[in-house]
Amino acid sequence: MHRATLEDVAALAGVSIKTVSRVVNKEPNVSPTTQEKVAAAIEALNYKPNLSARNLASQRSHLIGLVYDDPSAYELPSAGYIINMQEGALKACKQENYDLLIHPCNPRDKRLNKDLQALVEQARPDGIILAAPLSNMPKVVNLIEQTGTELVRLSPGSSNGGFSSIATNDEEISAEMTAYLHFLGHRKIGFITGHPSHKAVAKRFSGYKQGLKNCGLKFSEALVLTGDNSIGSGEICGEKFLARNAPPTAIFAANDDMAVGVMRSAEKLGLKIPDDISIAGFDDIALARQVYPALTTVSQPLAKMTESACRLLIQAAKNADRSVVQEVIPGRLEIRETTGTPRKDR
Amino acid sequence: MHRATLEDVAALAGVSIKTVSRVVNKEPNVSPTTQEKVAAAIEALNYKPNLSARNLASQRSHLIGLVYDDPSAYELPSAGYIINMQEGALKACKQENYDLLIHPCNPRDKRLNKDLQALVEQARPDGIILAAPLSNMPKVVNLIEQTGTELVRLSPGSSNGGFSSIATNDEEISAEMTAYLHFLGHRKIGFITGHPSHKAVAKRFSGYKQGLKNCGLKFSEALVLTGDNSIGSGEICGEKFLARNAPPTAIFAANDDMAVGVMRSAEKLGLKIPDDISIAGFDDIALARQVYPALTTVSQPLAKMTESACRLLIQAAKNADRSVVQEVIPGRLEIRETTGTPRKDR
DNA sequence: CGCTGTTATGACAGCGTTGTCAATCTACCG
DNA sequence: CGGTAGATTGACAACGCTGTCATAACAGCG
Repeated sequence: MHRATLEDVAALAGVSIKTVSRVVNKEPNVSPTTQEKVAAAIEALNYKPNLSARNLASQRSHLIGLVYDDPSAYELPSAGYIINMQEGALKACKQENYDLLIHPCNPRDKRLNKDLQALVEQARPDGIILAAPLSNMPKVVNLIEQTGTELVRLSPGSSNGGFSSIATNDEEISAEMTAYLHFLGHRKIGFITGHPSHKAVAKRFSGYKQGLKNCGLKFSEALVLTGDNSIGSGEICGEKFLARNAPPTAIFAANDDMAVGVMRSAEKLGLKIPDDISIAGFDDIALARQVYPALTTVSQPLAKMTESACRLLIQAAKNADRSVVQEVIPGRLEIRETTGTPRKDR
Repeated sequence: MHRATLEDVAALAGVSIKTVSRVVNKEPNVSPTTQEKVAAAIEALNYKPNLSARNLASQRSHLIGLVYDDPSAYELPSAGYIINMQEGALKACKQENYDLLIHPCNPRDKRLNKDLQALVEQARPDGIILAAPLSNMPKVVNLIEQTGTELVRLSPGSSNGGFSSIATNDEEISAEMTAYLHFLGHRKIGFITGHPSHKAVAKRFSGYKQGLKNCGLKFSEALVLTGDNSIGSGEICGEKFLARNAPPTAIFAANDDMAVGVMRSAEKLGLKIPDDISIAGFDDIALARQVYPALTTVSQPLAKMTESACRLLIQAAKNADRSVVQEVIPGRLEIRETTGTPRKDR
């Protein structure tokens, strides 16, 4: 099955291949008459440009690399995260006629360098989206920087000057969640912070403190426990909180997994959620909707973030403009069933 | 930053570009001496072949398309599924120096045709892996067939002659799960079958029946309920089963979501799992490990399946041999915490 | 030593685009 | 009406690789 080429189209339309190329690429300075002729020929032959040829000639790959922490290297991947990121990137790519290369990688593996180099030097994407927590690892960022590949970091903990980045308002939205719990009537709101390597967690913690302040509640170390982002650690912290004489009436965990852990500890103790204890998480992973009752949480606009990142990279590739952009896309409170008014008697 | 080309390497090694090309592609008939010289030059210049050029010249794209049902189009995506499939495909691609194009698509969308055509005609992957349930939709299969693109179907319900396919032994393994429940002491084993469009579900059901037979138990319609693959439907079926005077002591659901639904219904009734009721699922989605207690289920070797599919396609692209292969990769029983010996008094 | 068959190497023409630059055409100005 | 800027078009050389075919080198054999 022969595929039409520029030449075929040109012959049919009675113009040169360059003119067809102009029409295909929407370049200016083609007379309307010619445009129509060419468009008709393209339609008639069902012409589709050959990407390899285009890439070769234009010195661009029309590829965007999405690099993230390899879920299979972990015990319990947050697959939903990745799917969301892919979704946004795919959307942008599709619109811009780019293709997406997904590249899970394991930062704990010694071959990380080789692995990333293979991506950059073999596939040669026009740009790379680096997801957290990789986006906060200098060795990874530097590696890519050295290759000269365009880069956008996703939710970086610190805004390293040199690169564009897209982040969520972890801090503000955490303050909002805290305020919401206060609004429901809670006055004793516990917080479970997470693994220190996860920069976003620190922001959420500080948002919690800010939120307390805004509501006129005073912060107390006694209401803070530290987990390691896992369900198990959430369960342990939950047990500690709930075993107290006067436990908090609401617990805000820095991520959903830990919040789910708290739910388990509450279930074990026979407590009713949200009547006996309100629980909130952060991330809105798929599990948050799957547990019963459904978890109140903060949804990160991951898809929008990657979509935006993708567009940035594609624009940069097109215009060769290397402007650095810092974008913040706000999260949203997902009020579900694990939060409610506290019991009067508590 | 200039990138070394075949010409640079050839000049340094003192040979022709064709010889370098031979070394790079491991073609035969290059003297060991030359090979060494060339290898050294490649190393020295850090030469990496330009894929676009290679693809253009060789008329192959070195791309494999992984086509699956778009999770974001659903209410509740099984993200873990997709990640697993991607994992296997990526592994094979990486080894063979191919790249993977992921392509979620929505079969309920009218633009499906255009969408798939765009994939095939624009990106022109050398092969396509079609996941279930898309792999069972004639309109999708035919569409791809017409384009002449190599195709492997994943877990197809029926083995449509024309294409290679990779499947799991749904039937045998379901019989095994049934036998396991029998082995634990259960004599009254309920089954929840699912949405009829999901071909695999039918196989699991027939495996259940076969399993009963093998154990010398007789099949009874009264022990079968029909859900629609969702958690909610599992919950309803669970309630129906458990409200009976003499409920089954074990319930085997045709997928994990429904099994989780059963767990919820049991929790609502205050039943203890697995002491009061044993529950088993099928699929081993991430949720199966996240619920409490962890769900006994069947794990499908999805990653292995896509990996195998990928290799098949790449081999086909290399050798241009269009042999049709039907491969079965067995699933595995994942015995976890929701199954146990039934209470004596039941 | 000449002949043959095999192995090793290279010259060169594509592959289907894009980019550059020159050529042509058109409109409009003085 | 010549001249000029701008719009429109095309010829042609890349881009970096693979495939084909010719050629060179070399061994084995009668």
